[in-house]
Amino acid sequence: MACTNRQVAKTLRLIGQLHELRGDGPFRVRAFMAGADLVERLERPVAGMDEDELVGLPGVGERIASVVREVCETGTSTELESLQAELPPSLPELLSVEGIGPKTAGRLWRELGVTSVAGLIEAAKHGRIRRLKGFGPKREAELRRGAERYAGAGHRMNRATAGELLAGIVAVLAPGQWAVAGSYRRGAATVGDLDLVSCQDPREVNPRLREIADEVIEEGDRRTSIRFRGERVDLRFTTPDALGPMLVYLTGSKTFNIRLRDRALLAGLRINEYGIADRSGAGLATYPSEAAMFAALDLQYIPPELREGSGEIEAAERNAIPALVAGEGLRGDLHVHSNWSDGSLSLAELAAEGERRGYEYLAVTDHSETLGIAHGLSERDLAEQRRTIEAVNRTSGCYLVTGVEVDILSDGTLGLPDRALADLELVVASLHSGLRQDRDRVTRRVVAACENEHVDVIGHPTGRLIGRREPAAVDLPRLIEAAASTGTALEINASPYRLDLEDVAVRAARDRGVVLSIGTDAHRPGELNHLRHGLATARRGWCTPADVLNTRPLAALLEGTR
DNA sequence: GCCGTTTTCGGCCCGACTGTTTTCAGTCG
Repeated sequence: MACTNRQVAKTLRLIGQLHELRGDGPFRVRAFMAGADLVERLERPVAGMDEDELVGLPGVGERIASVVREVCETGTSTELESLQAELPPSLPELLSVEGIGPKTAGRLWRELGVTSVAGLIEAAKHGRIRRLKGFGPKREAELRRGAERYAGAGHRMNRATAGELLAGIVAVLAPGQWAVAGSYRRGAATVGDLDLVSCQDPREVNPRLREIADEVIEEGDRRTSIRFRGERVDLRFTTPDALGPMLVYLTGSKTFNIRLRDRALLAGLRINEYGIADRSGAGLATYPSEAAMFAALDLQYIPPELREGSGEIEAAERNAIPALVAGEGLRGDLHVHSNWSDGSLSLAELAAEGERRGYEYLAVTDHSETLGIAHGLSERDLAEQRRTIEAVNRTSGCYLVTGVEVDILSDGTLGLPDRALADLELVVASLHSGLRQDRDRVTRRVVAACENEHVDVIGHPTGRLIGRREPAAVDLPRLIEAAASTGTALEINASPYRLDLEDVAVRAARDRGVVLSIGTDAHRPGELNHLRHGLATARRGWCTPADVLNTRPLAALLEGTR
């Protein structure tokens, strides 16, 4: 049966949680959790890997490999089933409540019969929790708050929301004395909480945070956590001379930190967020910058976007971290809408925006007429738009590339005839309908689009909307093969609501020699700023300038897309 | 459960904060 890495990861995680609840050794639990993380971030589908290949993965041994094989073949695992027979099936959800770990969940179940979040709220209401030994009214209230929040939680912020949150926090911090870290700094598509490092005196900062917080979760002179506009914000305090290790630590990821510290141990060193010491913890050396810290570890600098524990440390040891594509290398935006379809800016205004941003070019890719709700353009409209663009280009410092975002219809044909596409400089083809079709059908559509000689880019290839719509079931390895063999670029849609392709797929595409095209899909001028999110995703996919279409000078771009 | 230029056994990243405690377990990042 076809089974995705995500499904396998979910099963591994569940097995890990059940072992945790059962009180099995923490290292066994960690092995399953690490296995889940690994599988989730793996470029290749585990369904296509045999036992030997699986065991070759770092952190996967015979036991986990056999569970993976079993899940791929049968959809479930005997280990999972026997654990589920032993423990209430709803018990793992308790672990998602903030403040509940395996010990607490186990006691709530055994001593109070609580097996679900709803049951927890009920028990707290009746004051039954505070009667447990070692629990008091405060703890009971904390658990109840956590449980009540759980109902509306489970979400992660998109980058736009996280950015607004960040602006709200740093408004009360001294300029130049803070830095953002965590998954936001790593450029992740979604962010669970916001992590910040501050070099300011906590005695100054804490009262200000207290003022703006919905709730102070904990407060100290090394670490403070608050809830702000419903989201968790963590701050760590340090000093400029020791900023490096704190930034490395708080930027993470967790897996990266474990791998980095593990590696240091082999060299007889111990790393923490304050610096590097010897194995006994003596002789702590501090570093003002991350670069100095990596140098001290005899590692090439690893950009934040790569710190996911997926081979970057090994690459840094070999000095094999590539020079990633950077903001200044991008010459323009390759997916923008004008007021000819559903955008807000005129062509002249778009050119002016591009010029203001120092872009060499900007691709006008309005919808095709099949997308009725977006006032899509007909063949005749496009011809007329082309003449207007040519007029604008005579005076503009930013070249408007004539283009279209043509629909890939549900039968796999395109929303405009070939002769209309042939006249345009850049054709983006995108799915907008039939996103729930089965894997084979929807994949054949995007593959057919790649095979059309006029199509240059597949736009937002999976159609996901973060937190709102699941990706279409597109078989990405097949799409990547088709893109590679036809020379079609795949888009990194830079909208923080999409970020599609996602990082892992970008890396797989790049490894196969597929070129990526970054486009904001902007409908309003402010959305042109989203290019940086697409850039971060490209960097997370290990892209160098050569892997990204937007780095090409205009002439090369037009040459390559004709 | 995984792993090995100390090891096939005996380790496994490291530290902050809270509540309910008189010294720490539990949770979290």
